[in-house]
Amino acid sequence: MAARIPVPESLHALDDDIERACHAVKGLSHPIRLKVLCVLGDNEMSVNDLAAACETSQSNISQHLSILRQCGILATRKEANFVHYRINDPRMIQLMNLMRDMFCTQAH
Amino acid sequence: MAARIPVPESLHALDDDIERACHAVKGLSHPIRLKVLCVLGDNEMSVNDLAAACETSQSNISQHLSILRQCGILATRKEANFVHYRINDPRMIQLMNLMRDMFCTQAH
DNA sequence: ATGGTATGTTCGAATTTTCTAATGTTAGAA
DNA sequence: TTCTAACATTAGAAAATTCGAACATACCAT
Repeated sequence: MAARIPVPESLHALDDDIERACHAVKGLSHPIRLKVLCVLGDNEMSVNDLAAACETSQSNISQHLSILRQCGILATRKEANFVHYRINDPRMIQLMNLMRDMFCTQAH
Repeated sequence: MAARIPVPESLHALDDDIERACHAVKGLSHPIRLKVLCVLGDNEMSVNDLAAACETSQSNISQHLSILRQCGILATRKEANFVHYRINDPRMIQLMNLMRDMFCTQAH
């Protein structure tokens, strides 16, 4: 067997960061949630509009939006009985742009 | 009810890209798999070393590495009875760097 | 107040993911 | 060949995710 080299402390310091990052990544790891971020871009949209754009039910989109909110990815603004969603963290938009470069065949 | 505006074709064109992106994102959405990419950086590592760094069993790390391979995130090089893993796509390293900026409290 | 529209929440079933334990396979060493 | 180390695969139980259906809430209009 190879010599058992202890894991350096500096790697353990990573674990909290990794948990945090993983929480956010899990927020993105569903086609509907990914599409929400794509259609949102840097605009605002109501729940019904997002449901239509993602072609799913109101209940379903609401549950996914709840997850994205909990991850701190989306923020909301209430106006009358509408709720407008937008991407909260500008770095998240940057991340979406990079992913667009990586995975989109053409510019959208 | 709000007027039902049909979903533009240009958004449907996104769906394939989204499926592809989602597949990759799911590859990242586990603490162990995220840590694999962190400790790998732009180096190569054997399965046993990765298991030690991630503090999990050989079987477990092997299954996670298999997922990362299937997503096209990792590539392998075989040498004797060792298998060395490395990050395949340079854009994935770029993405990890951005996530490091977003989620890490200090530089690692 | 009453009704309707927009949104959120809860529940339970179906599906997917994850882990451990056991078993295979490959290649070097003795 | 036989043994052992490195890695992969399989199976099944446990846990997490997802979705539709039903219900709850908030707000505006009449």
